Amino acid sequence: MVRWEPDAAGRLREAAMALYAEQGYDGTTVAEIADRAGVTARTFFRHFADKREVLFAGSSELEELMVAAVAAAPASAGAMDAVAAGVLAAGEVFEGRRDHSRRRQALIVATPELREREFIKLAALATAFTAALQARGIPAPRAALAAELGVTIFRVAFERWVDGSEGDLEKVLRSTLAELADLTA
Amino acid sequence: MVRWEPDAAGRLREAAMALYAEQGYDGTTVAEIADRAGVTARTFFRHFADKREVLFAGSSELEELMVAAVAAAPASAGAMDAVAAGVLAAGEVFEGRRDHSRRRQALIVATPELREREFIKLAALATAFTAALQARGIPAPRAALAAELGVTIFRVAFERWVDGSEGDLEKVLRSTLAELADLTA
DNA sequence: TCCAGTGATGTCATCGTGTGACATCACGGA
DNA sequence: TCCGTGATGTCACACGATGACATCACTGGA
Repeated sequence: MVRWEPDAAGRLREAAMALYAEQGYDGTTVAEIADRAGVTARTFFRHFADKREVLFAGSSELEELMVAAVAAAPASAGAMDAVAAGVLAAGEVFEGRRDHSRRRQALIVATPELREREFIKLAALATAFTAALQARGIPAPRAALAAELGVTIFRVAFERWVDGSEGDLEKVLRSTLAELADLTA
Repeated sequence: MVRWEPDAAGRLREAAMALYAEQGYDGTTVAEIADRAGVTARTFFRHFADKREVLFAGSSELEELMVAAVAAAPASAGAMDAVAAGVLAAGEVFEGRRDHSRRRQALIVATPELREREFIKLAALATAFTAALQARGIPAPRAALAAELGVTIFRVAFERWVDGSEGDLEKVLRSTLAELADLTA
């Protein structure tokens, strides 16, 4: 007989998603999440820094993947092309995950605390993009601007994808990039 | 003899700025801020929704001013031109306030909680921009993208202005707008 | 076979944030 | 003169978050 069920973090994530959806973020206590996952509140805080973080588990992996795509862009690519490659790399990550993304995004949009956390995750992505662009020889100020633009495009496209009926995130990303070019023309 | 000194909110703002700078945000309690301002912690929360909000007092006025500038742009202006007018309107607001802005921004950058709050303020600005652009007849998706781009430009330019030695925010805003055009060319 | 070390978890105490309910009392108008 | 108003104080409390210490199945080596 095992002492503890395995994957406490996974159970906590699912319990949190379910309870936030059922009762709202504010109406849910960490103790409730922990109870449903079969652990104590203290254990919750051993797996997640705070009550918000439980919804942002995979964000660092996504960031790494997108940054790697920036680094892997052809040497001939300019700042915007490289950053576009990074953004487009997110496309396949969300392949077939639209329903889950939609549920999660509905929670985030409805909760200021969770929106704040999402913004700071995207700010971290922009910082990482900036570093990757600088490594490609792009001067710091230009790299920072291109990185921020890329993240903005990603954010807008992701929102459109979640709200719309289009199944393919990559298509939405491409059309949003095209619209950027059109807007600034 | 007056019962209370006037302008409790102002005293709380100044006390918070000073204590955050002296001891850091985390190292400062609301009770300390209230003490220095000569009130109780309960009164702090009557003036500010939470410990972060005390640093973001003027943000709604700034938003209104920028949105008004979008609305006031010439009828012939396109989406990006209108949003650029809104962004440029921030220039004179910060005229001669670079030292104060620098101190405040140093606190925000050093504190994740304060960064989160700043991001959500800028998100609110983007939402307001979107509505103002729609009122100008720009279709919703295009309006949202242009609004987000405008806020991104503002954010990057503000950061450059605060970090740099250039005294004039408007100049930095204009050059950042020009660099956007160049990047996406 | 036993035993010491490890690591995930539980328990307990405590501090800080944030809120509701109610009391206080100078001030201004009727 | 008196009453209502509004800003503040006081008190109690729930919840979030953290440090310190205890527990105990599991593992590897003697």
